[in-house]
Amino acid sequence: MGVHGLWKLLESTGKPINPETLEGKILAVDISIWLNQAVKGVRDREGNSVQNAHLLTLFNRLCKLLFFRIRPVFIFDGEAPLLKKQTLANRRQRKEEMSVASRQTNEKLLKTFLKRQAIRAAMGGASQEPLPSISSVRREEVDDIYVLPALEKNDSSEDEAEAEWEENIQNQHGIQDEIFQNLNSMDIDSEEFAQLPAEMKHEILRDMKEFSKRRRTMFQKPPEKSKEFSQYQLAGLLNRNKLNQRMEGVEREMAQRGLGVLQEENRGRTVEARSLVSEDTAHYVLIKGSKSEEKTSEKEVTSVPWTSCDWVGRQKPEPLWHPLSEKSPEKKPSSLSKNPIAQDVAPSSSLPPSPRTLKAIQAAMNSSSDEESHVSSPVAVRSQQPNEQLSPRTLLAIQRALTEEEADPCTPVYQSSTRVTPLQRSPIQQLTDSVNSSEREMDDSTEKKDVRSGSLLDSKELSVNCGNVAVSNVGLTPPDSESSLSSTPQLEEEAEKESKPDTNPESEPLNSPHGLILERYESEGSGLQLGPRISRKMRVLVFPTATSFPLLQEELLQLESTLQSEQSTLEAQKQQQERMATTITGQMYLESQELLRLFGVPYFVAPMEAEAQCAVLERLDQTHGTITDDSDIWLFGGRHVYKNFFTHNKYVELYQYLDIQNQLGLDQSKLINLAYLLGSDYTEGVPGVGYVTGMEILNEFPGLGLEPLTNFSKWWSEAQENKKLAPNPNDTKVKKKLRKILLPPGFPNPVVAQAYLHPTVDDSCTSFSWGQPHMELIKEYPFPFRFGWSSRRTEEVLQPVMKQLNMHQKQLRIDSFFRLEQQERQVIRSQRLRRAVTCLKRKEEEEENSMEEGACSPVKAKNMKSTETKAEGSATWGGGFLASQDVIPNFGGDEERTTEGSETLHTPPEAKSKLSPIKAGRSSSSSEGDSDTDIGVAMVTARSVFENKPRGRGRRSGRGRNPRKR
DNA sequence: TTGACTACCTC
DNA sequence: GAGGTAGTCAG
Repeated sequence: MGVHGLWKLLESTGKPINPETLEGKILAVDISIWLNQAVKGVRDREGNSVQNAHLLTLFNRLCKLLFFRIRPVFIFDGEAPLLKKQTLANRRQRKEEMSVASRQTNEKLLKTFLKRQAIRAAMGGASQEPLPSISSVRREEVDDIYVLPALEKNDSSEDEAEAEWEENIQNQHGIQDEIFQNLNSMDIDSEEFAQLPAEMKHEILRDMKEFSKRRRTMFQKPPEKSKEFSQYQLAGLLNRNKLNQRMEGVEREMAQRGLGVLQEENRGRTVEARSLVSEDTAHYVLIKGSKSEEKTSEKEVTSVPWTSCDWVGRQKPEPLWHPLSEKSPEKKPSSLSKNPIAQDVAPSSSLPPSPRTLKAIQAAMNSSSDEESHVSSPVAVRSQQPNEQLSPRTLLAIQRALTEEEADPCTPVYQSSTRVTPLQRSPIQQLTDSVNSSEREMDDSTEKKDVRSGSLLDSKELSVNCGNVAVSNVGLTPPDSESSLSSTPQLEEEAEKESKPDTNPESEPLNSPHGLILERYESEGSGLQLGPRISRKMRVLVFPTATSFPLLQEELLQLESTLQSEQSTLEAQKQQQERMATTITGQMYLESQELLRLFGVPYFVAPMEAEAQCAVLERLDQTHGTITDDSDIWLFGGRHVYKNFFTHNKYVELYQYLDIQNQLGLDQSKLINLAYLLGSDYTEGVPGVGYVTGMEILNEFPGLGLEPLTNFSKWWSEAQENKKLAPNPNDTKVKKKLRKILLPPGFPNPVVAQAYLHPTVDDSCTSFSWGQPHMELIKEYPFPFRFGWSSRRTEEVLQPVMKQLNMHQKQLRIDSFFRLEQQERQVIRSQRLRRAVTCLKRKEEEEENSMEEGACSPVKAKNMKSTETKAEGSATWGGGFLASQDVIPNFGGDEERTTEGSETLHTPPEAKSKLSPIKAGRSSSSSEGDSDTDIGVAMVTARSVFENKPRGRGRRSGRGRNPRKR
């Protein structure tokens, strides 16, 4: 993978070249890197591995190299160094960990989404808050759904408020049932109702809506027949719609008046009220007495959903749903006693708040104001004393009082709404039950059978408990709801069973004729777990029929889409795993080497890193450079690197060490230092440091070898220790920033630099020789067969190659040359980078000058001999490494002399002669002294040898900006 | 694997 | 808003 972002940093030093100018050059080719790519990357349209992809890739690339009359030496990787193995293993592990974390987050996200969906449906339209899309719930905590927006701060004269609170709690139970009964008998079309305050009307409507939901599941057994069930659902929906419409009207009324002060007429005082938190069965509102009107009770915390009114004698509304065979049941509405401060209106229970609610209350009371909460509750009004706040003591007292009131934990708080035993049922329900049971007897519905035969929902799964009731209440359970009405002991038993580790294989979303089971999950610590001691799993069965759940359909689609994308992800993952499982086997190596022999091309198996071997071959004058895209080559001491040679749609680029040094002020030691900072195969890098910051660090901490990093590390450690103290005013901007990053322990590990400076390589001088490709062998056996090509096709591909090879001298076409503006040196676009580079170079020059003043520059002396052995390199490492042989500013001639002086490495003279017209036109400011380099400025419309189509536009020419332009 | 794109962070 | 880093995604 090379050094992260290093190519980006070196970008400005690269020069596009005409590959024709590489004729005759001996170039090392790191085969391993793209052999791996061939195996892991080459896929057919279905994404499957292409057989013998490595040979096909090698064949094509060999032909390209030979077409340009390059003399390649293929270098194979040997064993990976331990350091590399460790680093890659660490990186892989981290990636896997992140992947696991990501999956868990996704899972959680989906669960949260489903829970919210269920809860919203359970509340009917009562919840005005729109359900967020599944993508938008990403960062929301599950618990958030129970916490209303924060309130303005409130203070309290605790005692009175607490006393009243306790009183209210005590009253709660007694009034509960009456409210419960009377909600159903409210006539919202009556004159009396219309005369109620808007806030009250709103609250009543909201509770009616919720109650209508509850009642349906509590007291009305849903019909067995699918047709009736649809009607049942539809009736509920229509009723909710009606209530919604009325609520909207009331909301408009409230909005017009502006939410001011809630008049509690029955007590004749003005209070300020604010919604705190809502549960399924309770809404908590903070009521504050007005100072002006009631001095003795300035603040009260109480539960006031609405103020009672006289409903006696109201015309009984129509039931929400009539089974086809049922007439409206008669039921006498009981009177509702007036209650000064109305109790929690939870229609189904006299519920003390759950710990979660208490927490929410506390959080709301402690937190700062939030305007949204004022809008959402009909009794919420703007606080006139925003800085007041309930003391923790008060809250504790409230909590204590509520806890004492709490029911037997074995009797879950939602019992009355979820598991009503026949004896507990209302007359209405017992009528309904008989009807439904008779229907069950008559009509053993096929739908019911389907559900059961599909094993989608058994009674256990349907026995939703406590918090899970929200799901069953919204009608997500199938018509068979008998099991959901099972008795408490049974449920306790089931709770025990279900708390055991899940071995049920039916965890995946399943389709059923009735609907879709979307997810099963445990409610442990989740939003649905409202009551204590409840840890449950559940399933959500959704009926995707338009009539039943028009509101859910869109969300279903969204979920379906989510599941689909998840499936795609899994498939991609599978393919990825397959790719990873495909390694470059020894067989592939042998086959590749066989093909190379047939082409008459030499190869070399490195003891370890191919890149290191390529670098040393060049330094031993065995090659002219290296064809590679791996930036590691620079760390090993590469000098001439040809990038993008095998990349389509890109110009081949020549990068020279001398340019990097001259233009960026980077020698090998600094490049290695950058690897420490940016991360490479041998080291993880420093998080938050990219190539720009990396250069700034090198600029900030000058020195030789590892000195910059050791100094940096030392400074950083001191800076961390003195963090508490005042920051150093002399710190540069860069240093201020660097204080905030986190250096890994033991940074910098000197082993890394050693590994780059002294890699295991074969530096024995070996001469390479090239032979003519064995055309007949290549055509006939065995490669064409393996490619699935005909021998004719092979011949077609090979023909231009052979033609080129047989030419005594390649004649470049005149139109091969055209001058591109891109050839001019690229400017460094980043201001910060420009600044860092300028300073770095200046410092280097100063350093050089000071060294020049000495008797003899050791660096220069060293550079005079460019073929020194690695032993000398190691000697330089002691107090910092000076691995560069080309450090001197006057770099122009040394390296080239060495190359030209070699008899074995012949650079065709024609290559130079062709350059002259272009070279004459070039700016003399060009620092390149390498005549071969200058050839590179000439560009051809480099056509792939083996493709008829012209090379596509380069990324530079195809975009608006042209980085090659000055 | 790479590069384009983008989100997020800092200044 | 610019610039930088890091993550994602498609070719």
